[in-house]
Amino acid sequence: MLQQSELIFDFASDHVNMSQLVGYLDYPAVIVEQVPHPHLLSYTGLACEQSQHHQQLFKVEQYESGEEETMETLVAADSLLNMDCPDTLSLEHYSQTFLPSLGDVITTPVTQVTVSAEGIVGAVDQPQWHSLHTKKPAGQLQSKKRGRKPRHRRAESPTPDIIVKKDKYNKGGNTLYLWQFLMELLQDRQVCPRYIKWINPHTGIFKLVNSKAVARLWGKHKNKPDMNYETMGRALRYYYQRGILNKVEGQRLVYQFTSLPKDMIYITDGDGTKEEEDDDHNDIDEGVSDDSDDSTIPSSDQSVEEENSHPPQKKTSSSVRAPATQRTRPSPRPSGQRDAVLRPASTSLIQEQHLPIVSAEMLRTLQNLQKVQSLQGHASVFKTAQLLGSLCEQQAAAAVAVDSEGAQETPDDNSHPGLKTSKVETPQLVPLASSDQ
DNA sequence: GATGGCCTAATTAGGACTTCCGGTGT
DNA sequence: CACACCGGAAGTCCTAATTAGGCCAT
Repeated sequence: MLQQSELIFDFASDHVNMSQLVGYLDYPAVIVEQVPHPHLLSYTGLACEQSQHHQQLFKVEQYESGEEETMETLVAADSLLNMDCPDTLSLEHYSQTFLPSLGDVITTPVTQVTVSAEGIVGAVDQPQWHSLHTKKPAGQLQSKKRGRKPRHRRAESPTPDIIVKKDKYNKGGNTLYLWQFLMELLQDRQVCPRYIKWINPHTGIFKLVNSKAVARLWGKHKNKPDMNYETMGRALRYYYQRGILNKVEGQRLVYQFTSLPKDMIYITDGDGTKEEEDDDHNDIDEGVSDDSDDSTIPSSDQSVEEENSHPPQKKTSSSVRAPATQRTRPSPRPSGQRDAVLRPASTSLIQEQHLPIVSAEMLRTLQNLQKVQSLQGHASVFKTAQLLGSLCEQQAAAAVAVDSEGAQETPDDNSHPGLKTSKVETPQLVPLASSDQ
C-alpha cells in the first residue's frame, strides 16, 4: 500500500540540491498536486499580483466552526499552519539550513546548556545524547513476544547545535517542530512583527508580542484547540534543556534562539504592519470584533485586498509587490538598527531589489511539474507550474541583472546561475551570542 | 519441500510535545 | 489579582525501526 508520506515526500525529499535540480529533469517523482500555498506567494510578493488571477487556485478553505474562524487572521495563519504538507517548505528548509553537511564541526556556544555538550560529541550516534531520558536495561528493551535487536536511536529534532545526519532526519517525516514553527512565523510578514518579532536578530532574540495569538496559531497547527501560552511555554521551556532556546532574563515573552539558519529571512518592524501588543482586545480569539480592523492578519488573498484598499502604491514594472521596506512608517526610528537584515549578501541583494524569492521547495515543485507537462489537462497543477515558471524566470533574469551590477557578490553560490534562490546556499549554522552578554 | 527475496502489517521504542500541577516572581 | 515563568510528572500522538509472516520464484 502506498503511504501518504511516500506520495508527498518522494519528490519533497532533499537528496537533490538546487544545483542538481536543474540538471535532473528526469528525476522520478510522484506529483500529488503540490500547489504552493498562499503564504509562499506572499513571501515572493506573488500573491498581490497573481492571486487575482489565481485566487481560486490558492483559496484557503474556510473553517466550518464559526467564531474564531471568522477571523481573517487565522485564515492567513492557515497558510502557515494548514498546509497539507507543512514541511514541504519548512522541514526542507530547516533540514538544509540547520543540518550541517557531514564533516562540519559545530562549535556553537550555547549559554544555557545541559545537553549540548553531549550533543556536540555526536548527537545521533551517541547514546548519551539522551541522558535526559532514563534508559531501560537492554534486556527490557527486548520485546516479550519477539526477540529484538537493540534498535538504533532515532534522529532527534535537528537542534541547531548538534550534528544530525541529514538523511537520517529527513526521511519523510512531516513534523514541524515548535522552534521551526516560530522561525516560520518570524519569516512571515503577516505575523511578524505583529504577533512575534525580532528584538535583536543578531543574537536571535525575539519576542512573542501576542503570546496568546502565537499559542493559538501553534495549537491550530497541532490541531490542539485548547493550546494556550502556558502550554506552549512549557514546550519552549523544554528547549532550554536542549539548548535550542534561551530565556532572556528579566524580559517577559522574550526568548532567544541559540542558533539560526544562515539564510533566515529577517523581517524587521519596518517590513511589516504595525505590531500588536498582547492585550486581549487584539487577541485573535476576539477577532470577530476586529474583523475590519487592520490589525488583523490578512490572508494572502486578503492581503491583496488590503493592498488594493490602500492608497495605490507604485508597483514595479515586473509586477512584484511593492517593497515592504519602502513602506513609510509614521514613527521615526533609530537609524541603522531596526532594519538590520542579516542575510548573506547574495540573497540580500535579491531582497533589496525586492525580487520574488522562490524557495527551494517551490522550485522543486516546479521542476517536478515540468516533468509532467502531460498534466496539462490538470488545470490547477499546470497553472501552478506556469505561475512558478514565470516567477522563476523573473527571478533568474533579475538575478542576472544583480550579478552584472554587483560582480563582487559571494562566489559560493552553488546553485544554477539562472536560478538564484534564497534557499540554495550551503547549509550553514550561525552561532549566536548569548543573551546575557 | 526448501530456500531466498520481496512486500506488508503489526509491533514497539522513543521523540516531541501536551496537560496538569504547585510554586515563585513581577 | 493577573500574568509570566519555572520545572516535575504523566500522558498522548506520531514516526521510525524492527519483525513476523505471506507470497512468489527458483
